[in-house]
Amino acid sequence: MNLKQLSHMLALSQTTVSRALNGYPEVNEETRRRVIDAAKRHGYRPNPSARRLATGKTGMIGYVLPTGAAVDIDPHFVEFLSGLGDYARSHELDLVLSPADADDQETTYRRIVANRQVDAVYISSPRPLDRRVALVSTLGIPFIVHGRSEGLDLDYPFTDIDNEGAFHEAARLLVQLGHRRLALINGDGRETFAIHRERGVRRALAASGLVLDEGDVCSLTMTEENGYRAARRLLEQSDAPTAIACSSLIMALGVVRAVRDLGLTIPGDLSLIAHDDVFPWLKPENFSVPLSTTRSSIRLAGARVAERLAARISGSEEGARGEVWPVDLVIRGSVAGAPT
Amino acid sequence: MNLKQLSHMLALSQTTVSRALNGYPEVNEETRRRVIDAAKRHGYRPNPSARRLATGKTGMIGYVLPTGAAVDIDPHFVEFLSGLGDYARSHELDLVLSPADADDQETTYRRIVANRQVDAVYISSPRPLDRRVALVSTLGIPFIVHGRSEGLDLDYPFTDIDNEGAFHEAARLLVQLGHRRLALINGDGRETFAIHRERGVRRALAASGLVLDEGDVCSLTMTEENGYRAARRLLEQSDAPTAIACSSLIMALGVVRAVRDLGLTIPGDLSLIAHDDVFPWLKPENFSVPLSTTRSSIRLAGARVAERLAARISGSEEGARGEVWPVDLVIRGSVAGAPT
DNA sequence: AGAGCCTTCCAAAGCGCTTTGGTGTTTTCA
DNA sequence: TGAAAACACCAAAGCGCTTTGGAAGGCTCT
Repeated sequence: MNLKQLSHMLALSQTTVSRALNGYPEVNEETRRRVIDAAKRHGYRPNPSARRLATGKTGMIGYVLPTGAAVDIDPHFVEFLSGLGDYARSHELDLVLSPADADDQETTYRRIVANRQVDAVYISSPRPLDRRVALVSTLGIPFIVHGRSEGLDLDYPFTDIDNEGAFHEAARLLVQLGHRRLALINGDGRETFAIHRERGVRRALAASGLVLDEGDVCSLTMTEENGYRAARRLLEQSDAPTAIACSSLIMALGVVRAVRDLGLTIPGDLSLIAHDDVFPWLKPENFSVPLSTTRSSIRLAGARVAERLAARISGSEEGARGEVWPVDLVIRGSVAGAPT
Repeated sequence: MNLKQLSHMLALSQTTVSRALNGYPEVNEETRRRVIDAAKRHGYRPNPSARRLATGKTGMIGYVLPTGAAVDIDPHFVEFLSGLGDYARSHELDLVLSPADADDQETTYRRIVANRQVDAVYISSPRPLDRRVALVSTLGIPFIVHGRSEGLDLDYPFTDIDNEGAFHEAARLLVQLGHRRLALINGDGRETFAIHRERGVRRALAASGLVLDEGDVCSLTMTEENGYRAARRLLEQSDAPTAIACSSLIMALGVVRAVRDLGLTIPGDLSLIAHDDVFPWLKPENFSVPLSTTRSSIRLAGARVAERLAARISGSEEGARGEVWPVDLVIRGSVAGAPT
């Protein structure tokens, strides 16, 4: 059932039917009702390929997915996706993932906008001076950055959490508890979120005249194994840190294992706070010693990003407004006063 | 730069240019070269929207993503996606995720095929008598099932691993080691993979005249917490099982925690084997007691599914061939003879 | 009553590609 | 040497929608 058939059936022109369906004003309300009714009865759905050829609108949002044998998509993505999908569903949007060589995403971005494959894109895991942000910005497609870049001389719309604030709070708490030597087990140091977290810790220490030793910050991809290795290295020092801030629950698993392997205890020998993106399958309160966390649902962020993308597509949002969400500090059993 | 301009520039008809570019035979090789060369020089890329309106081909593969506030996309998905994306990238395919109400995926399937939004789809986490398989089959779009359904009276193409064989082997080993009472901490019991695994365990036990007690199999979504709860329930019995087969590493984390909480040890009091889908961020050899596993890379499965989808789109594969991959049993420290 | 203005509809021209159904020229082969 | 076959190309018709540029009819207003 296409427009031609439907309009013939109604003894109306395609123009009128199209307009009636798309809510244009120049059509009698009575007629519109007839049309809408008939469309529904016959299950008419405009062919998206045709519509998109005519309008350029696709009803899809895009994401360039870095791939490669050596590239691991991290599990956060799936939670983000849950939120995004949730919103997208209720607004009839689809999401297209365009796999790209991790080292050459630019080609793919150019392709998807040149080809008008999507109405908007989002960018995740941004880094300082991220070229994707500048690129997408000049390409002129609506976009939202999940996270923030830095050092760019253009404004852009983003949704981020207050990573610096979160880790500042966490570190400040640890300092208040008497810890003098902290360590940070961070995510990939090239990404902005990691930089912000480190900055937060440093600022909190500085406020008490302390510093974060260069050797006490580890920037690694977030795997259990990396958490373990980092923690072992830190804790085997003669003058080991008494508290660790950790960028993910997965790494925290490794930290806990290292602590145990070394015959130490949490929080007796080590206080631990980790960032929790809120996974349904791994919860901080279920660690053998319940884990204190800085918590922010990455799923909600996904939904928010979708919402903003939809708004930008429809034109109801524009400009470069960035939003920064506060992060909750949740205290559980894994922190205590510094050992004496 | 569109076809019209390009052909005008070359003083050829659109027909000829289009054919030259698409490799049709009825064009002089000399001319073809000229055309291809000019196209490259001017960066001509056929507009996909137009092409797809004309041909119906989209260059995209589809996946209906179940969503909803109560629905968690599981982390396996992201690994599968890595493999799929990897293959898709090298073949210029994009992936479109169509979010759907988890309880009504049918509407979405119908939509994406009626709208010709994708050239093929894949189905994951199938259940016995899975309606999606029958639906997609009658809708007549190329598809591959990742996993298997059961009880359907139609044949369909799938790629699955030998879940039954894997758990049969695992259980057989445990029995050989003298364990008489096994338990199974399984995934969602409505999914075929879980059924197959249970079947594998039962078969191994039966071979030695043993049975898997109804109370000793837990079918739950794969979270750390569920692993913990199940293990506690099992191990707190007076006549507790001495070995557990577990459907995922994530659940195994919970099992290990429960064992520790109860003051037991692995493998002294309990032997444990889990299934490992091969996550980069959580490895069985890094468990405090290295975990024996049945191993099969879900990432490779993703690549394989993409490959088969591409083959079906191009017509080089047809029919209902199902393939079942063998699973490796990897022995590590978490198994030992039954306690006496 | 006639000019002017809404209201409501339509025919036709795109959007940019593929494909059908040719045509004119050249080659092949009895 | 003439007919058939092969070659190389083209004009135009879709694909199914949106949108432009009217046009017919009914109203208002002087």
